[in-house]
Amino acid sequence: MSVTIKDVAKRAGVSPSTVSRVLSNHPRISHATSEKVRAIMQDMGYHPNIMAKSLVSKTTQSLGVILPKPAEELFLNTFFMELIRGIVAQANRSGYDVVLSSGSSEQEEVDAVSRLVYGGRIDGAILLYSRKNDPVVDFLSRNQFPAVLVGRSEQHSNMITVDTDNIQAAADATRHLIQMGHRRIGFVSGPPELVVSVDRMEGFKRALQEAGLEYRKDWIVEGEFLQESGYRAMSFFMNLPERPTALVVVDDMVSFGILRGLYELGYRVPEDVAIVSFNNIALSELSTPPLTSIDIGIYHLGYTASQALIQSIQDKNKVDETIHYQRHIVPHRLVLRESSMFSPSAPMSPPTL
Amino acid sequence: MSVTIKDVAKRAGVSPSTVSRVLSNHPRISHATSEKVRAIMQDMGYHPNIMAKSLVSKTTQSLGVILPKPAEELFLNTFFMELIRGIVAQANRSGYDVVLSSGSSEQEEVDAVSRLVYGGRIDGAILLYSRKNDPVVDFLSRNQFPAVLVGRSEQHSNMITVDTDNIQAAADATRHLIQMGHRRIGFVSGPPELVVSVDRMEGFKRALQEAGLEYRKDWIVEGEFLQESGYRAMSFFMNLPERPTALVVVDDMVSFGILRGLYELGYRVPEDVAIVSFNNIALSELSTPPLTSIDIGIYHLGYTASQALIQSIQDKNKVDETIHYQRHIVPHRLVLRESSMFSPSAPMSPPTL
DNA sequence: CCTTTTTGTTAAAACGTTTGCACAAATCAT
DNA sequence: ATGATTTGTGCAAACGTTTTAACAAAAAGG
Repeated sequence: MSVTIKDVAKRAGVSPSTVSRVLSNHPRISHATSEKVRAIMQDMGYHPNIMAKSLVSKTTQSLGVILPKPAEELFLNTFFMELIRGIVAQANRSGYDVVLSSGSSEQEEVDAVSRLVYGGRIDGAILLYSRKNDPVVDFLSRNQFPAVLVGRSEQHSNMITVDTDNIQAAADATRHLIQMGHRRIGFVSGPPELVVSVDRMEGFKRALQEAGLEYRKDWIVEGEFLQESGYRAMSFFMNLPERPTALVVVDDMVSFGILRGLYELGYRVPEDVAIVSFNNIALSELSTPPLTSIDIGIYHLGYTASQALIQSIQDKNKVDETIHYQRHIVPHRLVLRESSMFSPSAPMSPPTL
Repeated sequence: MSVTIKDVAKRAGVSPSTVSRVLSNHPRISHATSEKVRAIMQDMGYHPNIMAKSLVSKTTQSLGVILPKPAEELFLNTFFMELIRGIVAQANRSGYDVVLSSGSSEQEEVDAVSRLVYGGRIDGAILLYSRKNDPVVDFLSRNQFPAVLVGRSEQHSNMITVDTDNIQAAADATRHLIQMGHRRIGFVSGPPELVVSVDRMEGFKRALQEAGLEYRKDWIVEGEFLQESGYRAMSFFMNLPERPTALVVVDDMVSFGILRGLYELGYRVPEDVAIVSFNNIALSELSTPPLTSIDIGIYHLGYTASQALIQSIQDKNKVDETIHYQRHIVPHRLVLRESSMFSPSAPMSPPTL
């Protein structure tokens, strides 16, 4: 059907091996033949058959990405899409394709991955999430298959990881509020079993201590990464006899819930309560008021994951001894918007101009 | 390295062909050998090599999905993610993998696709969008490569297409408002060069005429699929001497802009203006007030696209004569929420209980 | 000028499957 | 029983590459 390396060879009056070498820029090929063969390839519309190539080279030039199943939530959807775009962009740039896979149960997921891995369809894998005790992570780790985890997992310390420095990020967010003059700051956290929640809380704590402020356990609220959790947290804080003047919130969606609740109760943001949150999703600049948020560079996370994985694949082919365990940190940045643009008059000192 | 069909054959004391036939459930294989071979495969941990299989069968069991590049906008991101999930779910169920590709320029996109197609990495392709004169569509069509377009394109009528019946959907939305008692209804459209805008406008028009209401050109506003367009449209309508009591809006994001504008000017929704819009993104139920919106079943669109493509691939392998041109319509449904839950008192007749 | 090295090319094996053809054994008609 | 069919299995070619080893020709070294 389609034109093969042999067809080109015949037409050019050389052997198939020569054509193959032209393709791979073999040093010992004469300029003359190279040119000639290339011309003929062009002319005949030759395209190398990827399968044949993979078969012999035992490398597929493609990465597997394991899709998490639920992802019903808006934030997750945009998060994953952004991530995938980053992954694909970098992969393609390096000549890799990206194969998507998913399963509707954990078992199905493992089956799918093992088919990809054992069947030799992918050279490495990227996991977009990590549950506490993920059988897929387990499987990949057991097989010493090149893989990178986006977001930290404590499960297997011998895996390559791409992540945000959440402690640092939370500290940055908190410092910003302190700098604005806030002294009474609360924290709205996510599920305590997620590393991201724990880390962000830790960063919050550190920034407070570093500024000599009291870290009050009763100003910490835990919840989900959902609007409703924000709403509840807001009620909690507003019913306190002594209220914080600012909140650090673990996620933008949660902040939206807070914003809404405050609005309903007639409070103003940032005058009554200032807010800083995380993830800087596209919507954050559209809320009322726009949210100050830590941009964690989702696209960049994906991009870095791809890069690290490809690196690891190529290293593995070379030196088999040094298994590169790495932890990549993608830089974040604080994006200032209206929700934190207010300085409360500190009780002791007059407001500065 | 890994265990091949030959290893299994040797261990089982049969020929490789027999093992292969066991794998493919060949009818002429005895139950006894089948059992024995299967046991050994299990025991040795055999997994078929996909590349080798593809090479000889000339089929890769994978679909290509071409990612649009920009997709910066929130809605697009969630839209595409949903779509992709649908595509992958159905593909995996049918034993297909999904290969993602993208390019940062049109030329790169075509290159990437042609590599996938000519290199024999994919059996079919799904296009998630369609620009006016898309070179990728062109390429696929020229090569008679199995492909499906999500969303209509008039460019090549010989392509398989998966779409919403936007005319019908818009008519449904409009009828709902009419049924609620509205007689003065405006329409906020998208870019006139997009088929989706045109179709929804057509549906709107038909529903009006069918109800004997006047179709007023001066109550149509065109814009982008962005919040800002909604805001502008709102200003326009609110400054009219004679104002509509309800609006049909081409997209949820646009509705958000309208909602915001109305709120700023002190109008109430749905009491002053009722709103019905399209796409029912996750956020629609979270806005103030929640939006009545046409759910177009994005996941389902992806799901259907996969299905149609796989069908077409398999048909192509069988009967080469009948090129199945198809147009698949995915059902939509009106999701009722607060933004349309108000009946204006009609000027002539008293409100009914 | 003869040996050694370098340069350019090729033949053939290998990668792990599938499948058409052949063929023996078993089963079926008559 | 004997020919016709069916059933179960194996041989070998094919899929389109890459790559090792071999080798002739050309260039270099003395």
